[in-house]
Amino acid sequence: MTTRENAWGRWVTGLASSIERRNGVSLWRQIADRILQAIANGDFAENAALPPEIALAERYGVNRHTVRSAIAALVQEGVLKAEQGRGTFVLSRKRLSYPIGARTRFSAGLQGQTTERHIALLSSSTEPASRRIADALGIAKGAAVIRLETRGEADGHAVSRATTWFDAKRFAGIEAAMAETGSITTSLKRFGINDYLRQSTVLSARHADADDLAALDLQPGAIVLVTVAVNVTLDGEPIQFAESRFPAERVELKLSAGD
Amino acid sequence: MTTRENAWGRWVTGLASSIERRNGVSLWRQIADRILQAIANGDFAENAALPPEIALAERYGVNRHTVRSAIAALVQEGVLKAEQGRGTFVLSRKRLSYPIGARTRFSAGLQGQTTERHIALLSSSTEPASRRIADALGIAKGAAVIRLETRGEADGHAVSRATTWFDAKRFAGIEAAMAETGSITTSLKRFGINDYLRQSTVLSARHADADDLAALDLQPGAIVLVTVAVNVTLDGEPIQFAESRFPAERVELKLSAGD
DNA sequence: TATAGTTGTCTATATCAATAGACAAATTTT
DNA sequence: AAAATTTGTCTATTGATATAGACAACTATA
Repeated sequence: MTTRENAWGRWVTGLASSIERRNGVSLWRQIADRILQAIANGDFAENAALPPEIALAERYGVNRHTVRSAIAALVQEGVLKAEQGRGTFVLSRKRLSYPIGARTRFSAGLQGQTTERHIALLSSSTEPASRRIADALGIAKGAAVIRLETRGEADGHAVSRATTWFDAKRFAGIEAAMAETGSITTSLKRFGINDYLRQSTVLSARHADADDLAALDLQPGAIVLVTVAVNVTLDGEPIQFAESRFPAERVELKLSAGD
Repeated sequence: MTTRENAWGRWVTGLASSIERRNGVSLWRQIADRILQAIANGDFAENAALPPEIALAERYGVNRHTVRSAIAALVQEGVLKAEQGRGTFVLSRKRLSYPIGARTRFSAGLQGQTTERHIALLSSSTEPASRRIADALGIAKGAAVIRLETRGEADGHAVSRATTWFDAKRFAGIEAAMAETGSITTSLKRFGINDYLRQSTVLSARHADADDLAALDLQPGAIVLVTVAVNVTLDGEPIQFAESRFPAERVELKLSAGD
């Protein structure tokens, strides 16, 4: 932690801070990240004005134009709105908090936080199972698996992008059911699976790739949270292997204690 | 997902791919990320040679010198080793898998994966509680809290960087105990707390800031996984508020099902 | 011992990122 | 109405990023 003002009664963020140069990440992107973070953190109320550009430039130790680049990116992203002569204002404040645990479901997860939510099936295909997927699903490497590319949406915003694999023999035609119902849980019921659990979840993070950028409507350079999960029946039979990507700037994952 | 070769029997990664330009993230940093990802994914065995620079340049659609910049960063990071005339080789392959759940502890978490592990106390201070911390700890805003800056280490590598807050009244002197024992669990026992649970954990991700870069020995532009957690006694009394940062390239978080 | 393949170094050039300063345009405050 | 504040636009300059090509240095193999 850099030496910071910490006199009693002073303003304390509780978060570390400072900007790095010649890193491979441009200053304006770093500052955009920081502003997003501050907004998600509640440092600025909704509809509140950001500090003026000159003040931000001073705070981050950069030129005003650099701050302007950061703001321009966030304006294009729909997070901020700049008005000449008045100031720059916060449009959307909160990150969605996405529960994750043994009984994680997409729709159940966001209850109360959003009004509309569903999963869109982007594409489907059949392919041979890689080692990784075969092991997870307990089938032979090279056996046919159905691959679904989906996007989760809430209130018109894309909040997740997932790639899911099923054993093609056991779940033949699940892509049609998925396209029809828009729900994996409902689709699985057609195959006699009324309940399932998340056996394991592994979390990581990385820069979003081109496909995720497009599907999630992100600015290049954005970070995605990645979960790799195996779902199993109550008997422990693996049924689904999935890699989901969440935009870190819009979504946080909340671990539910017991569930 | 971009249109990709998917003929039966062909090589299929199961992961998306492609490089974005003028994003705020330099090409060499993106490529370094991708190579790290591929290594963590097991695409390259330990000690195996990477494809030659020209092949990588072609695969990613960039100049050979750009690939060289990415490799140079990974060499400095200790992930790769380049040998003139021979090739570039993978040194460390695996990411640590860090269990996280109701009973997450630092040392218990990495059992079996590493030989040596401990927490180093970097600094401590007393400050007034911000709204966020006060709410989490159930104390008044502005009340004194003890703040600990720590670094988790395993096998000589920094694997986590945390900022922890305790109620200063209830846990006066905990920084001394922490410095002495090198363990939060042990320190808490001195205050009569023999067991505690993780009440909530919220996960997010962002670019590492300057302090985390230094403490975790990361290259600028690296991504950190962030967990914000509240620990409570078995009676539900909140005792600890913590924000931990994990280098995404070295650590993944594994959700333990029941625990 | 050649030859091919690979990493290392150098020069040159074009574009992006960042700084600097000046001033216009719009809004709010005095 | 005037002044102060704030965002918007323009020009100019510097350094980092990326491309391009040539060749040296080193290793492994035919």
